[in-house]
Amino acid sequence: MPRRPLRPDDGRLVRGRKSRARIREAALSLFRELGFDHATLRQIGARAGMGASSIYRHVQSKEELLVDELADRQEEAWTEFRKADDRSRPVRERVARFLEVQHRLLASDPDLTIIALRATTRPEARVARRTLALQDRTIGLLAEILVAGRARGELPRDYDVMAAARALFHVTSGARVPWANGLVSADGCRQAIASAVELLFRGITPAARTAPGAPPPTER
Amino acid sequence: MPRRPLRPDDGRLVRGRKSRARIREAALSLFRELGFDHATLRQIGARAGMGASSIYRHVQSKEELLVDELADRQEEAWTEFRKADDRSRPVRERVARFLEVQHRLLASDPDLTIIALRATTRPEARVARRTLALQDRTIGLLAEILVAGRARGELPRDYDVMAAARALFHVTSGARVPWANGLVSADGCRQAIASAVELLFRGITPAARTAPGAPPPTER
DNA sequence: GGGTCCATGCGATCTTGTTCGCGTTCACTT
DNA sequence: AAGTGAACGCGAACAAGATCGCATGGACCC
Repeated sequence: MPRRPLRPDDGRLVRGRKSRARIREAALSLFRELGFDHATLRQIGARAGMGASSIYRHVQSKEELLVDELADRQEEAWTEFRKADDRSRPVRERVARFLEVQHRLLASDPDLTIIALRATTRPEARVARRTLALQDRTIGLLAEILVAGRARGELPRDYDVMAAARALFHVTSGARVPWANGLVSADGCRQAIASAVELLFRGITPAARTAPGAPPPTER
Repeated sequence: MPRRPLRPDDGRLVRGRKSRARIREAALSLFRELGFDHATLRQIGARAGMGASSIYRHVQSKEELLVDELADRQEEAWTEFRKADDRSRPVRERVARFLEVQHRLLASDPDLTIIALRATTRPEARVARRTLALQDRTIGLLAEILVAGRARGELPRDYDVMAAARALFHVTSGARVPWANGLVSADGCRQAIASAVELLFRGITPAARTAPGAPPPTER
């Protein structure tokens, strides 16, 4: 496992780094070819030129192989977002772009959604905390965007920004689950996300309202 | 596996039903004592008075044991809700009560949240579809409540009720995950749910608005 | 009463993620 | 040059969920 090195990084660690790279390459290619669940550690080990058990010198579990990759791709996606982000645009637009980037990333492979979800299902494993931290990070970025909007008065002063960010996150990832299970098309998934965000923003952006003036509550 | 019986239910099936009951009892007690992941099928089999492999005559996977239980308890919870439900009350109140019942059910055991989540992580297994169907059912009930409110004008005519129901569902279950992982207290979880619903309703109920009049967008 | 069918149960076995103990390598120390 | 110790790799072994082929028994049919 990649624990903090006990000694400074002298030349002895380069071998390990190369192995890690090979393992990762092997794992990702096999995941792509067979899917996460059908790729076995013995196959990965073989392709990486080592035994299956040796993989555990570098990784704590099979799931971590994919979660590590996800974390990296998240980072890339975020810098991609930041590069094209214009902080002077309205919140709604910025959030939409953020979620777009996020969705492109996750839509590239159902296994990413599946395994990220499954990882949060192992309370005793490190990978669960890692994955939840990753989610928190995403939520944090969303909250940042919302805070900027609130500062400019696009959102009410008393808005619970964290709750809103969490809602955006959970609603969008929730919509991806049926897709990852092959129950709805990629397009259906996209639409579900869009209408969910639209709905959330009706609450988040007060201006967009068309209040019907609350007619009398006549039952039936 | 409990597939549709090929022949009418004559006396030959009684034995099987009793076994199923014993298995279930054994499984649930062991889950409670050791937690889902630490209870082994061999233990369950032993307590139910049979070998581990025989369990598979009645159930398709270990996870299904708990998901079956969850489905049943859902049913109970819903009838409990309906009993005390007053359809003339405002949407918000009804939804709050529904979610309260739902939360009481799931808060009784972290494993319910954990396994329900994990089950949606096996696209090829029946248990995934079962669990997603269960979620859809929950969402459907929420939508029903919202539709009633919309009919009375509490919600805008053009509201996407399904999106709102989905949002409520995902936001509340999403909030339970960190709790099930032991990262936040039961109270923290409850609060997160409360503020998420509050936030959603700010969008769902137009009346509750306090529009700040959109000041000019001055950057920085 | 013999024959048939099928749900049930069993034990062996498989699969696969993971653990364990041992041996090797190699930069560093003295 | 000898010694040290952490990182690395290996093959055997383990754990536990799941599969398989075979046996049984009892309800039904003739």
